[in-house]
Amino acid sequence: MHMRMTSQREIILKELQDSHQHLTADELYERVKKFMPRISLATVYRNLETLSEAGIIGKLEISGRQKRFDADVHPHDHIFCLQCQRVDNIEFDRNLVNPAAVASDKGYRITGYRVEFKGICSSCRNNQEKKRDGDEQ
Amino acid sequence: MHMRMTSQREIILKELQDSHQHLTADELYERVKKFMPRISLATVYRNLETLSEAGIIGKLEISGRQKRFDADVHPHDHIFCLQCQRVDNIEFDRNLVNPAAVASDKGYRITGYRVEFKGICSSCRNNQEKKRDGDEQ
DNA sequence: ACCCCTTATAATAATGATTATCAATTGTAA
DNA sequence: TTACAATTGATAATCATTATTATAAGGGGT
Ligand SMILES: [Mn+2]
Ligand SMILES: [Mn+2]
Ligand SMILES: [Zn+2]
Ligand SMILES: [Zn+2]
Repeated sequence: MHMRMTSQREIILKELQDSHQHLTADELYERVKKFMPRISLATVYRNLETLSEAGIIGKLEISGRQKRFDADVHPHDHIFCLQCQRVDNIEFDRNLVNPAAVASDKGYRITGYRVEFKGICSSCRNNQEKKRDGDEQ
Repeated sequence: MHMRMTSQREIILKELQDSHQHLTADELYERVKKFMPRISLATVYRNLETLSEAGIIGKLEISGRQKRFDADVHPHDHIFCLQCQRVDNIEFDRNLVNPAAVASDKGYRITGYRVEFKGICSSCRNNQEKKRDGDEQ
């Protein structure tokens, strides 16, 4: 249950927190290398796993793509852009979902759930419009 | 938009339909081999992709695990067992989620969403209980 | 039946993300 | 300071999936 806060671990955590984004392991690896040029990608993966197991960070497993990590551990949901892959938090009232109401179904004991939205982010939409305007000339 | 219904494609589709399960590509491969011993795993993957693009079957991308395929294409949600990996349909009233209500958020144009429950299925719970009873002796 | 063209197949290589291995290093506590 | 456990960096291995490619069907039109 306990865990040592190594310098690698600390920098990885701090970079994730400061980013205010949902980063992948290799994105974090690139950032952390600026401070620790000799760090290994495996160390980044290992520590992200350790941190998420300890509940210090969250691990996002979005439909068929790379894992992303989240410094914000309070229960919340996400939306991802089908075009640029970015992942953002989304305001969704989780009280609307009542696990107890579906619990009897198939005899499962439900331990959690998540709501995953997908769509096109504003910057990708802007790019599309620019492109379309250009084509019309 | 059109597509030929080859014998491989037909058997893969029929096996998925008859299974009444959410099978993975390699599970289907094992089943289809009984009828077509020379079929290639790549053919199974290729056809599942083609069929799902044509909207004839659904593709389920569950949190960080193998893709599963679904002969039932009507919009519905799923629950998976953390222990044995099985995936079942779940009764969840999708009217409770209103994409328009969260659409303004971050400027996304939302094109879809899914609700993913996780838990322990009844047979895995029974196994746990049996095991616990045994330990108490 | 034959030719042509497109699509699909089987076999296999390649890819990408993640995890495993392991010898070397570091931290901690007696 | 020694002794042990935890961690690291480097790299190999794994797993699911996709790409490649030479070969084989499918289906008109003749
Ligand atoms: Mn988040
Ligand atoms: Mn289903
Ligand atoms: Zn985007
Ligand atoms: Zn189970």
